[in-house]
Amino acid sequence: MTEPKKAKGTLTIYDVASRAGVSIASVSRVLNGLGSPRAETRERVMQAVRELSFVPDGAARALSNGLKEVVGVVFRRGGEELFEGEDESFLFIDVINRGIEVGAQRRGFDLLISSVGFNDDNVAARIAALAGKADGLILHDRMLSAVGIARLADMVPVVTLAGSPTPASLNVRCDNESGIRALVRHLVIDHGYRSLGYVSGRADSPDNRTRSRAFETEAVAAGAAIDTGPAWQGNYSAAGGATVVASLLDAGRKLPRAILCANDQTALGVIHALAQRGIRVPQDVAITGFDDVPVARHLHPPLTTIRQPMQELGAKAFDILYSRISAGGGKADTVLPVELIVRESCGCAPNSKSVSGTDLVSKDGQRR
Amino acid sequence: MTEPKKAKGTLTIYDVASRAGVSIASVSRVLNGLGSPRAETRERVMQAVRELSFVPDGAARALSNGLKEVVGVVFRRGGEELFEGEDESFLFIDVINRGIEVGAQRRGFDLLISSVGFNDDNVAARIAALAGKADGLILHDRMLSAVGIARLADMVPVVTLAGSPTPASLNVRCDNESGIRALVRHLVIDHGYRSLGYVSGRADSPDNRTRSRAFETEAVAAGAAIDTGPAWQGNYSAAGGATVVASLLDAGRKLPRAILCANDQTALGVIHALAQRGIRVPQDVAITGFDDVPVARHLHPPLTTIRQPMQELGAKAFDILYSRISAGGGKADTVLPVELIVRESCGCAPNSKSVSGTDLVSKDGQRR
DNA sequence: TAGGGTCCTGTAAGCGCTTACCGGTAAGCG
DNA sequence: CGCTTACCGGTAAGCGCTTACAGGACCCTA
Repeated sequence: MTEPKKAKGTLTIYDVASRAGVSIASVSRVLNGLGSPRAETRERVMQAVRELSFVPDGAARALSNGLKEVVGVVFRRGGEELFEGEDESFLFIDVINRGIEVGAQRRGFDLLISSVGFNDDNVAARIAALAGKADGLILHDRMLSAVGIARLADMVPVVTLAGSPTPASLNVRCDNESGIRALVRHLVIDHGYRSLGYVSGRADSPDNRTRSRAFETEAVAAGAAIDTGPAWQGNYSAAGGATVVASLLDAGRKLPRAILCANDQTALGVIHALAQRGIRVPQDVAITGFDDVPVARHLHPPLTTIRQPMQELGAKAFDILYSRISAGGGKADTVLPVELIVRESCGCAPNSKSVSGTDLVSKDGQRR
Repeated sequence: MTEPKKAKGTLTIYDVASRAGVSIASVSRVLNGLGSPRAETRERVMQAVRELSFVPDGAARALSNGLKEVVGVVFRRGGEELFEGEDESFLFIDVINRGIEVGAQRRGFDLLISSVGFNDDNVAARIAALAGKADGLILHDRMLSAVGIARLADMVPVVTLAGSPTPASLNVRCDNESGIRALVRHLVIDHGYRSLGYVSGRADSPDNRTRSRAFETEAVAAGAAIDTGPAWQGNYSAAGGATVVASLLDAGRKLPRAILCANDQTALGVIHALAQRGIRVPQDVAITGFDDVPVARHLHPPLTTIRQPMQELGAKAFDILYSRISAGGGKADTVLPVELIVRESCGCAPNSKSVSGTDLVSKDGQRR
């Protein structure tokens, strides 16, 4: 209708300027709302922009003002053998990413995502390449060794999720300790169980180490007997949880009265394995999870677990990264409160809506 | 240990060059594997790069050679009222994105993602901003009107998913027609059901329109009676499916012998609603889904459905976008084959592994 | 009416990288 | 031994945008 459409030679700010009969500086100012252009100038520029469908080039902009408005997010994608329902873990990561995005959009940033397979070799190189395209990086759990992170962190701002801060990188995590503590107290004090077990997660996960340690400390403090050892090593998966139960039982070991699982998926596998052996939950053995994934409430019995504010975790991670990017500051280690969600797998009655206040350690103890 | 670390003044190719004692052009060549630098030159550059932990700036690179190596991906995030399990839809999108990423990584591209809420207002502006940061865009279903897409498409290469091509944009979708056809034939010919119904998806979804039309055409061709009308309007959600069944029943209508659902989630709601009324699946009414989401096989009864190659869809979308970006070509409308997955909700026996070949229309008919 | 402010707007200098182009050196050949 | 050819490597010109700086127009005051 109008022009025969530019010969694909990329529309630039010069095209807009000449069409509007002003200089490129004016176009730039109008587009960025700087200075105080005359109403007429602004109008002419806007009109030219509209007519041309002009969108400023992000790369040029980034180069010019040293800000790409992009954060890189790196995570591991499942891979290997997918136990049924293992795909849940996608969701977990996805929810966090959604949170990051929410934070990012508030500042006009976008997410540049890159997943890494478990057996990809050039991980460090891939991450470095991503770093070049972003203002900062957010790394999900278990992406890089501590030295890897440290090295990365001095080329670009880095925030890790559920890890631990290094001299140069920041970290955001949930309050695992309080969560485990609330769980143990609920089981020992409220229910009176005297023996506990903990099906652990991947040995190389900081989250797991913290949970495991908190379990031992708190159980002992509460006066409960604990069952531990290599037989209790799971790997955050349902298959891992099932295996632990099976091998424990096959070895003729007596199960403790209550079993805490490193996460909900593990609990799912444990409950499944228990059901196969005819062991009732919670009548014979009480089970608890960690995470409160969406399906947790639909299990049989509904799972008592710890809810982590995952979306908030993501948003917080962005905020911290952002402050590091813009001001250079940023809190080194941020801990978010968790919440005890009591359902039935611990032995509570179906509709016991509330639970004695003292148990909601994290909820009441860390309200901001 | 080594240097006191540059004063944060961004490391550039000049720093590398001077440290290696060569020119910036040489550094660039080494880094990009162009020309044929002397072994010694290459080595010195690499060493300097290593010592400095240098990563070239993506923006500068993009600006210089006109390629950002970034594709923008836009999708709607749930929002509103989340029916239980509705979060599944995350997964759906996520799997496609994973596919896009796989394709992208082969070319050294990364994904710049941006989700849009259902009630965000400035959608077009947000997408335009994203366009400025990417070489091309992939839009998930129902992101923009046809004119919106057309307008966008003449600023940047655009590929839509499950939509329809416009003069300027490309599209990739699954073979809905064949899927519905296989389903209808299986129900009518193999099972002998004479009356069918179709719980539709969102009215504004091209996928849904195609499925709906294919349903009517094929059912009539197979000689079955079909039940249609506004009462059958679902919206791709479990809640929608449940509502359709409930209102149909409340109105005293007799249900057809078999009901096809616009997607698996809808089927989930339908089965749920049916169970509440004491109607048995598949004995009283046979149900089928579409998509084959992971939980489909775990429903009661396991859901007969159509599997869409979602990851492949994503990968294909990237490939097409890439060819448009690099060569300007690209197939306008790409159709991927689907596969009939027979389980029990259609009335088949639990372990009937295989099904007569002629039903797997898409599988056998479109093998590449 | 001239001097001094105020506002706007235009000119031009980069941001960090790629690459065309050209000069210098070494190797090949007669 | 001198000239051609090949091969490397350096210089410099942008890529599209932001922004410091300076110039012009206009208004106010004396």
